[in-house]
Amino acid sequence: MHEEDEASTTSVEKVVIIEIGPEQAEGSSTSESHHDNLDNSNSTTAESPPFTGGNQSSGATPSGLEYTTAICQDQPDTKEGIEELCPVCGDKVSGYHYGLLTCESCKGFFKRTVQNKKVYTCVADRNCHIDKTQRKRCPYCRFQKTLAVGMKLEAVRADRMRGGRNKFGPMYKRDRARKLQMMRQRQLAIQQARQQGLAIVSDTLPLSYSNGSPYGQGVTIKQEIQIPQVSSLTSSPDSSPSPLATLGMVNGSGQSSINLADPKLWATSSTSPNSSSTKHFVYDSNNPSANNSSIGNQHAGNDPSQGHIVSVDHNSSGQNSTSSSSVGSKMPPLIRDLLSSLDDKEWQHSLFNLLQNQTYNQCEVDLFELLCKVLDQNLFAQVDWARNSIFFKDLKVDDQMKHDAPLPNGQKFDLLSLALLGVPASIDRFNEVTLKLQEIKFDQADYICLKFLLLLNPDVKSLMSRKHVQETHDHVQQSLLTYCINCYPQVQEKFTKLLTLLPDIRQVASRGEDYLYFKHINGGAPTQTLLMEMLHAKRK
DNA sequence: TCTCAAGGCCAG
DNA sequence: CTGGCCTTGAGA
Ligand SMILES: [Zn+2]
Ligand SMILES: [Zn+2]
Repeated sequence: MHEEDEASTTSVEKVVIIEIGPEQAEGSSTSESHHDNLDNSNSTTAESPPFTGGNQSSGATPSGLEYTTAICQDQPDTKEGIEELCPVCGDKVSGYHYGLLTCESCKGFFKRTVQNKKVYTCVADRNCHIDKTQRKRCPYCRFQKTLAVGMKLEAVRADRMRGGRNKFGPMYKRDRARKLQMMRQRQLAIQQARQQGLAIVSDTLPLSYSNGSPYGQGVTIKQEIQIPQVSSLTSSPDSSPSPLATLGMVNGSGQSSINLADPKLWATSSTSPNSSSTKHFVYDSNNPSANNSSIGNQHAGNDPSQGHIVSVDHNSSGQNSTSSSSVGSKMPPLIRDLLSSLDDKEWQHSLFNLLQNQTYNQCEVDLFELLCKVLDQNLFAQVDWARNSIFFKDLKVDDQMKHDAPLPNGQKFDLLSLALLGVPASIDRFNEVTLKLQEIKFDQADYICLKFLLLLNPDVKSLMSRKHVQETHDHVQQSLLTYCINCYPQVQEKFTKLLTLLPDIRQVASRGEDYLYFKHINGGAPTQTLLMEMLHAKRK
């Protein structure tokens, strides 16, 4: 008997790895010990765990040893975000147990429950708060929480064999390494920041990949029975990750460019005290050190010296701040309107929030699965946005970013791969486009126009009001032309070059769609999401 | 050999 | 039932 989900995840990895290197997925094969297989059928409904990542660090535990890891949790200069608390009850962690760091009691509780197929009932509303002092009050909710935080049923051995190591061993090891590295990096960053307050170039080591289970944010988990059949949502076999995949993708993009990974910037999104004020976020490429000050310009006039790939950037734009003076006035009214409808900041913000709460407390999550979730959410946002701005028709998952986004659990989410919709092979084309965009001083106005031009694609089949689409499309295009001529007379053929890029962009998008669709068909991608629904719709 | 997570024990 | 402490034993 082997995990049924193993198959799916395995295939997932294989695809991702494609043309990146050898590497075989397959992991398990721990000699004896057949774990898993838990039949049982208890029909007890479980609700979505509203457990908020309620696990603040704080306690300064001297004696501390092994499990003292810093998790980038606010407070820039606190002693150290210690993460030695059991994610279930907050008690002291005693080691890795069934998939993650937990306390001794929760380990025992989980074991007993699974081994004996216990079925509990909650006398309240199934959302009892679990903490060290109340954990024994409601075993039902406690067990739900152990599942919610990611404790793995498969780690409980059906044959009760003692000792030895199971397939999670390597994962624990990687997780440990990551945590260590994060801690080191963080301290280093803090130190340097104190001394110099300048350039923080940290070294980045390869990180790995794959599997895990989500948690938080409603959804996921919530099963119908108390001891679900593993698999599907909770999934998480192991499979040998190997940093190759990610490395390949990241490095493949070449030019190293920046290697942000600097937790400092990212550090806290929502909670950070001073935070670089305002919305804004990580990708700042040019200015690693300070976050405020120069964010705005820097870019407008002369070009950036290095890395800084990517496109769109919020900095640019001929409208606000930056170069408003000269450009702003000459901007066609339509473009001005369109620009004001941009909601990039918002969706980016929620995108990062999603990344955060999907990985908080997790050892490792399936990055592809995460990719799909993010895409789905973004798609949702885009649809919403489109709906609220001018009328629209076909839409596309677009927009892109750069760098890796460090996740709370230390893994990295490659934003570039997000832009590529998961297709590593699109990287060249992507870089090409990016380069060209830079050359012609792509700004926010261009961006919004292209976005609309892509959305208002009159070539879409079965358009009901093709005429209207066409007109609007032309209108936007005309405005863009005017804008280019007025504001960028120095850039040769800017308008034409912009239009020339459309097909390339479409191609990357389309390749991504195919890829996702393919994986979806093969069961390698989450189903029942807006994303997949739309991919299906397009095929009809 | 040493590790350290998984199972076992058993007073409370 | 709980949960602290003990015993195992495959991997490194
Ligand atoms: Zn606990
Ligand atoms: Zn309860």
